[in-house]
Amino acid sequence: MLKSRGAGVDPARPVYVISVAANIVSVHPRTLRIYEEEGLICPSRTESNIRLFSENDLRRILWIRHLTQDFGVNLAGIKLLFELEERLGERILERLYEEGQAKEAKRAPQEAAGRGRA
Amino acid sequence: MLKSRGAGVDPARPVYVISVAANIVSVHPRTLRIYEEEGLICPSRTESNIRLFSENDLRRILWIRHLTQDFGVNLAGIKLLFELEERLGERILERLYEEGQAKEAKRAPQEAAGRGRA
DNA sequence: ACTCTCTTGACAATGGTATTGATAAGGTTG
DNA sequence: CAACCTTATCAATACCATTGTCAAGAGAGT
Repeated sequence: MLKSRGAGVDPARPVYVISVAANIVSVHPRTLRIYEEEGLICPSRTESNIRLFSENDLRRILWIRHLTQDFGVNLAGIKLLFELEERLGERILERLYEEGQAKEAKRAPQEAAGRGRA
Repeated sequence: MLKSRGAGVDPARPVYVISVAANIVSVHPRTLRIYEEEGLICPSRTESNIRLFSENDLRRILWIRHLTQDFGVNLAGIKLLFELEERLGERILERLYEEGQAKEAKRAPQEAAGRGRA
């Protein structure tokens, strides 16, 4: 039984291994590992140390991509933005979100089977 | 008569040519021109098209340097931060300012003669 | 057992960025 | 006149982001 992405899934639940996550968000797995090293994302780990990404993780990654690809912001800049966002409480991303929405509407996310390890 | 920097000068008044400004903030003139091209700063111009920097301009440049050198943020990131700051109304820079103060206190600004064209 | 995929660590190629420096030609200032 | 301003162009250098590869070990599924 294929588990379609997002259908009734708890967005905070870590369900995707790195290859699946990378495929969903169209980012190289190596890049995801670097994002983690740089402290931009923090996926969960299984007992055997395998990364599991949640929907929230993927959303965050798409944000990072949006900032890097569309705005040209580097990773240090994104990190600072995220830190400021936490301090200011969601205000920053709300503002960018309104702009990002218009652009995200153009490219709908693709459905992909999740390799769940629930 | 030497005009000491900042002593009773209107911080919005454009008084420094680019070589002087570059010297005060310890930034290469070429770099200042690029900052302007990238839309990060907007120094005034004389009728003969010469750039004149104000104290506010210099302050802003020091902010840019702080973000690039200490945080590693690139210019696109800084531009985005400035834009967000305008939208959110000074909240962002206030937060960074508190941190930046601690670091700025270490390196006191140097006195330099202003090449005024008042 | 076998195969595939995960992990970390390391290295590398490629294209882009930021800074500095230089040159040329023309204009401005004192 | 000399110095400095302008724009435009080119280049060197170091760094960054992404992708790709390899090695060795571990985990997961058949």
